[in-house]
Formats: sequence, structure tokens, C-alpha cells
Amino acid sequence: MYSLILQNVSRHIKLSADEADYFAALLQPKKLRKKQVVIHAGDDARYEYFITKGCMRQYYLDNNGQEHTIMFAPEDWWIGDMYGFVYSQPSLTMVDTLEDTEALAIERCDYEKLLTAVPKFERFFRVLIQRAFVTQQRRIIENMSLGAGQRYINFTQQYPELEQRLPLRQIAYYLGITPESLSRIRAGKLKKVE
Amino acid sequence: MYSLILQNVSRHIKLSADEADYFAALLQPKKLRKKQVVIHAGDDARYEYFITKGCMRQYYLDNNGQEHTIMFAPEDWWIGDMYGFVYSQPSLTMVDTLEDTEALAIERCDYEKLLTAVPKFERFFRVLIQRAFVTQQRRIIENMSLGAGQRYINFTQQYPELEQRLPLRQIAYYLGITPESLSRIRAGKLKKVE
DNA sequence: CGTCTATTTGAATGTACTCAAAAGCGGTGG
DNA sequence: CCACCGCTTTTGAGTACATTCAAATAGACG
Repeated sequence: MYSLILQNVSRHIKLSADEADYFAALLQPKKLRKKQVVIHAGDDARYEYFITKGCMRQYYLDNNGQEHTIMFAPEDWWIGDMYGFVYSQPSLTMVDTLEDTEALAIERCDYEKLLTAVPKFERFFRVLIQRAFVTQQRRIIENMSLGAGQRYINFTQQYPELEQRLPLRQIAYYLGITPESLSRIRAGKLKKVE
Repeated sequence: MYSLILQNVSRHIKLSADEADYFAALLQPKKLRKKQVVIHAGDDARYEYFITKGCMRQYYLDNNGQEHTIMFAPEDWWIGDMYGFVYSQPSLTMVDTLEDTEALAIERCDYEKLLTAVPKFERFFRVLIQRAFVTQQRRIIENMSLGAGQRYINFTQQYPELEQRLPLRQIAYYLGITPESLSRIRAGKLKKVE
């Protein structure tokens, strides 16, 4: 149950057995069905989720009812509404499951306790967020400098497993295009412009 | 010289006089002329910069020679190529000045020393990057869900000072549109679509 | 002033979107 | 095992937002 996350943590910081136990005790195992919404826009997003099985996504629902996927989280990733979690504000985005999923949830107050009790976790989360920041930045660059076709190709190369695993419509929402456009791109009916 | 950054740090963590001195000693003051490039794509981006006066920007130069601005950094902000800095890889982006600028630079090895010597800084940078992450995420959402006109309006509301201070072409590069399009938007000749 | 750069304007073009409908796929129940 | 239902993907036609390229105008700086 906890082996995946402890292994993940140990890649960055070394924990004593006591510290590992303390950490694990703060994690709440959750079993979720496919399509289950765990954070609704407007909710207090008190939890961040570490996925041990399945896949979740964070998305924004715009005024036209369209979904825009911010990130996918398969096994070994964290997900949540960072804005709401960090600022204790109502969430702006939604988080749901794309498959039956098992996750370990940490509550905001426990996260804060953890950082105080075991300051090594400051480093762990700093490194984690730094990496996520860099990944996001590259996405912004790609969105601005590449056409939809090239973005799709890059996606398939960067996340070949997700390409197989997820419905195409979800990938379209991530790429910032409509499912119709992605379909045409795949059929080679839209030029794959550099 | 150091008062701005120490004040900034003190909003998140409390430093002893010794710690503050140690920190300040690792910062290298830089005086930069307008349009000076401090990080070139391909460089080892060994420094992160804290701006005390003036304004810098990070941008990506694509294969067509077009500039895409990733972020602006006026006074009291950090900037650099986080990817290159964190991973010790050649930078993918460029950083230059938009005005005559004064900055405090920290070198990668000193950053690492600092985190080891004064672990409180792990917390400081975690919080900093968390906030930057959230800001970036909101930008991704806006880019996907709003038209160029509305993104421009939001920019003027969120950064009224930058709107005044920067050339319009720079704002266009940040919004992900051409200067021509921004000009038309401002003239009301492109619909400001929701 | 004169030069260089930034901004504006115009005309034609293109990428991706919208709306609508058809086809494909998967699961469920008869 | 096949038929039907619901959901995803594909296809088509027309449209819209923003781009490109070119030229004119305006602003800033020496």
C-alpha cells in the first residue's frame, strides 16, 4: 500500500523508520470509481492525492461548459488543486478519475504538521514542485510556439503510455484543441505545422 | 542593496543576523544595461536572479526566430532558467533585460550550500516555487479557455504597472499573440471574445 | 531634424472551431 | 450470440480568430 510512495520519497530524502511510519500514518487510503469527482470547483481543496493505481486528472470547466485538462496523474504522481490547497481558497478547478483509482490523500493540516515535524519534507516537496514547475513551463512554451499537430506528436512521444491508455477526447482537452480537431490531425487532414 | 531581498525573505522565514549575513554573502550584485542578455539558449544557466531595480524577462526563441515570453520579472521577483538551473542542463530559454536593471545573482553551487547550511531556506524556496507554480497554472488555464482579447484585459488588470512600463510588443509575446493582433485588439478591431 | 524602432493599418491566408450528422465501439440484456 | 443503446470518434461544410506579409505612421533618442 505504502511501498510506492515511500520508494518515491526515498529517491529524494532518507527517512528513518520512525519518520516513515509517521508519514504513512498521515496518508489516507482512498478507493475511487471511474469518473468520480474528488474536488469540485468551489470546494475547499483540503487534500492532495498520490496515485498508487489508476489515473486522475485536474481540469478547468469554462463558462461554455468546456473542459480544459491541466494535468493527468497516473501511478506515482501527485494531483490536487494546488491553488486551493496552498491558499486555503475555494478550488478553481476540478479533479476526477479517468479509471478506477487508488490513491493516498494527505490533508492540508497534516501536510503542515509533516513539514514541521520532519523538515526534510520541505526539501522533498520543494524538489517535487520545482520539477512540476519546469514541466509546466515547457508546456507553456510548446503551446505558444507549436501548432496542434506537433504538440500531439510531442505528447505521444513524451507520454506514450497515456496515449494508449486515455480516450482521445481527454488528450484533446489536454492539448488545448477540440476532439474533432485531434481526430483530423490523426487522420493527417490538418497539416502538422512546425 | 540587500534590504529588499531580506525583507522578501523575512515574509516567509525568520533569519538570525548571522544567517542573513551568510545569505547576503552568497549574492552577487549585478548591474545590467537595457537589452543585455544574461542567459543564452544553450548556456549553462548557473544563476538565478533577484531583481532589485528594473525589469527582466525569460523567453523562448523558436525555430522561426519568434520570441515567446515566459515571464516578466520586475522588482522583488526572481528569474532565471529553472530547467537549466535545477537539472544542470543547457538552458532552453533566454533571459535578458527590458530596462537598465540591478539584480542579485545566486550561483547554483551557492544555492545548494545555502540550502544545506540554512535548511530554513528549503521552506522559503518551496513556498516561492509553489506560488509560481500556481501562477503558471492559471496562465495555462487562461490560454486555453479565453480569447486573446480577454487575456489582454486580464493582463492589464493583473499587472497594470507592467502594462504601462513595457512595450506592447513584449506584452503580445507574453499573451501568445503577434504585436499586430494586439494592436487590433486594442483598437477594438478584433472582437474581445469571452 | 533624421534615423531607428515600435505601432498601426490593410488585404489575403490559415489553423482550428462550431454545429450537425454519420460511423465505430463496447457493454448489456434478451 | 446477436441486437440495441450510449458514448466516442470521424467526417463535412461553413465560419471565426488570429496570422503573415507589406506598407504607412508614429515615437523615441541622439
